[in-house]
Amino acid sequence: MAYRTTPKMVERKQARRNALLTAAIRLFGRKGFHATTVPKIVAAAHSSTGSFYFYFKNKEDIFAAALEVIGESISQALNEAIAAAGPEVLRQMRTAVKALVRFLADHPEEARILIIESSGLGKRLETVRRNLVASHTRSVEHALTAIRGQLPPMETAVVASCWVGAVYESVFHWLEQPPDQRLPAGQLAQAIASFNLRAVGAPREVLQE
Amino acid sequence: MAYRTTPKMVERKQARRNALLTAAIRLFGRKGFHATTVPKIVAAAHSSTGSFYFYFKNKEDIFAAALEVIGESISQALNEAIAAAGPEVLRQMRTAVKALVRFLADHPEEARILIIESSGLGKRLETVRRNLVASHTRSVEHALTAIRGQLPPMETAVVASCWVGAVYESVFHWLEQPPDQRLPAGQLAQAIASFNLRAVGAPREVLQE
Amino acid sequence: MAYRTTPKMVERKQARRNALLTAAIRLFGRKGFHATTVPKIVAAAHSSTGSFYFYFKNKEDIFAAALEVIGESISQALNEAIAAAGPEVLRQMRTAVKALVRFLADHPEEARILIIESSGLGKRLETVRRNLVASHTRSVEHALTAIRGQLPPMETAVVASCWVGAVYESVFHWLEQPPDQRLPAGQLAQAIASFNLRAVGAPREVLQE
Amino acid sequence: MAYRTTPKMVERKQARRNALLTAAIRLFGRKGFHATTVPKIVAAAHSSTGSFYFYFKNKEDIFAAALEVIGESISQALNEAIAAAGPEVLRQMRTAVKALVRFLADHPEEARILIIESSGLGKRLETVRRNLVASHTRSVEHALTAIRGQLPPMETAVVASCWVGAVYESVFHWLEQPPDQRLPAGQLAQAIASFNLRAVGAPREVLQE
DNA sequence: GATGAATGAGGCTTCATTCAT
DNA sequence: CATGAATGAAGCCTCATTCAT
Repeated sequence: MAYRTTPKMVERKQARRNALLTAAIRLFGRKGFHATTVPKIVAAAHSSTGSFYFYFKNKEDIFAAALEVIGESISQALNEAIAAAGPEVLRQMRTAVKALVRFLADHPEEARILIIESSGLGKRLETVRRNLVASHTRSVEHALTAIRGQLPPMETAVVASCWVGAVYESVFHWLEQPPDQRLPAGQLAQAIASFNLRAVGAPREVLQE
Repeated sequence: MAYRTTPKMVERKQARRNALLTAAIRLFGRKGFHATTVPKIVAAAHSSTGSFYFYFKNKEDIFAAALEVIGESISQALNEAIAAAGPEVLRQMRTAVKALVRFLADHPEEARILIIESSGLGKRLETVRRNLVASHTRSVEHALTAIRGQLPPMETAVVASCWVGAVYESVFHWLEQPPDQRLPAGQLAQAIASFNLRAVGAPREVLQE
Repeated sequence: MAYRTTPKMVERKQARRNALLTAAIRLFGRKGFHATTVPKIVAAAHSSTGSFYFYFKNKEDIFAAALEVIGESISQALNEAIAAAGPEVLRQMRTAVKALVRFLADHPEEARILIIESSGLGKRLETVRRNLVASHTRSVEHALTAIRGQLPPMETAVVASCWVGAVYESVFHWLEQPPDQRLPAGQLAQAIASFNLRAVGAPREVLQE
Repeated sequence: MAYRTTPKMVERKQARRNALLTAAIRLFGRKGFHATTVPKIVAAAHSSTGSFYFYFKNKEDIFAAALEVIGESISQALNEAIAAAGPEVLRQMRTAVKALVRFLADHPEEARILIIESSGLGKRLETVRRNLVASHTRSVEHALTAIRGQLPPMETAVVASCWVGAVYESVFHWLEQPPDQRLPAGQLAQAIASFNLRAVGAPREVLQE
């Protein structure tokens, strides 16, 4: 009757929530939102329907949570990469693209959720996904604005969209191919980065790795 | 054995089928595949469940038909544009991009179906959609290969994906914005075309309209 | 404007009706009543839905017509056999059983309709089928009554049912087996006839063929 | 992790399942497989569609379950009867027939399901039903083989089918008659048993009860 | 008479969500 | 907090039947 929530309980709580979330990410990534049913998630997580609705408001909610987790993972990966890239903006951008491609290539389920499976899911989720993508787009836009002087004039908002679209679509296409016919991830990343950098008129030196 | 199929009957048949297909495209474009139900389609087309299944095998089937119609419309638009662009490949490519952007901007429902709503829908539809997008990608790839000598070396397959992705994502982003805040379609098209052409290393002259 | 119905027309009419009926019998016999759809019947008969409903009131109607055709074929086969069997009643009965078994074995589709597929089909058809079977049962009952003196006392109505049931069930069972594992039809007929004759207490001499 | 399945829950589960199954048996027996719809079953059982599909895979499944329940009831009735009949095989057979007839006469819905309504329902159900009937047939066959020496030579497999068919058809016929015109069940059973025993050439003594 | 397009009632089934234990 | 049985709305689809040509 003493403590309502001991530390151990909190831990367990998180553990169960995570188990559900992890299972959900795997299933969403493999089968998509609609083909993934709540019963399947709870089965995969060795949990129960009741628990599911204790931790998540509904199916949309866990999908949104999944998107957020993915978004955070990506942010982290990008930030680390950028931090390691030194102060030069174009170099940071190149590094960021490559980090993003690598992340998506290494986490195909997350990639599918982000790029493919979260389309056409109703306003709420579309918004969550949009924000995620938009945060990338905005980063690109910021960067471009910061070095505006070094580059030819351009419609930065549109260019930022193109930049992100180029990454997503080509990774998507790459993921759709049978693994044994894929270009090595490194080359894919390099090719995309070059495409984008050239597209914004980066000087020749930064195009090579 | 008397009356076979009179021309008038054939006409009506086509009309009915088209009514269903048109209604379906509108709904798919607005609400997506899953939120569009067969009852809603038949209601919008002033038809009946029975007729629906007389003309289409099932819901997937009409979606595939919709994608095909869209694909054909786009092909036609692109071919016309390219034909009018003269013999120079890079100029053709620029024209094609702009024609595509214009088409998508003018047909937002079709655009949504193509870009967003047809992802993550199961193998059959994914294939149809893939073929459609792939046909664009391949066209780009062909063009790039044809003028390989004039351009810096590149991973053409990846570049083609980037090219298409840049178009789709930026148009999508544009469509998501409230109409009164949108860049004029012409400028959008111009910006995307420039992005892509610069990305493949086109000489400065072709970058301007 | 002269004759409303020429003989040739009557002929054609019959021909089309027969085509439908024949196709229906084949399909009913193979797939059963419910799995046989009107579209399938008209397709198999190279006819049309409209014609179907011109010649038959509805699906039940054509099934009833099929049962009648089958009943008539069987009656004819039995009458011929009995006529050829001479005046002795028990010999007639034995002949009749064997003729029935042969007919069913030779016409498996008709047999399936009569024995299997027409069960559980609603009052109307059950009645038609029942009358058919009942007419056999009654024949048996008549015969038994006619020679009451030569046989041990028995509940003739029940015995007649048993007699018919023995035939149907064993033919049914026989039909269900793969053709290459079946007893030859002649032996089957013989075995059933013996069973029934012995069951009514027929003297030893008539048990053999 | 606290409360697992309490005994009370298991009890309720069984109760709910049984309610559905019982309602289904009644409806199947009265209206047949096709005329019995899932909504009707759940209404009769005061349950819900969801529960139905929680306990049974589909409509076929509950029909199969019904057949199994019926089969078990019959087996039990027969085994009890046989056990009480002493060691003599022919006497056991006579007892078994009478027990079966009594069971069917006492359970007309179950009888209809077994004899009539389960024919022509597709492979799966046909198999279940076949196995049920076949188990009777085989019992008869075993018995006949066991006492082969005391009986005239015969095609035991065919004879077993005849035996079962005689029972089913005559009970069916009996059930079809209005209750007030029916022979008392005891006499029916006696008549059928005599028919079958005489048919296999049983000596006169066992023919009487 | 013949044709086949059109209709719509109604069946089966799934699954997100709730709630008693 | 955990469990899983229960619910029922709603979707997809089939098919017997009608009717305009």
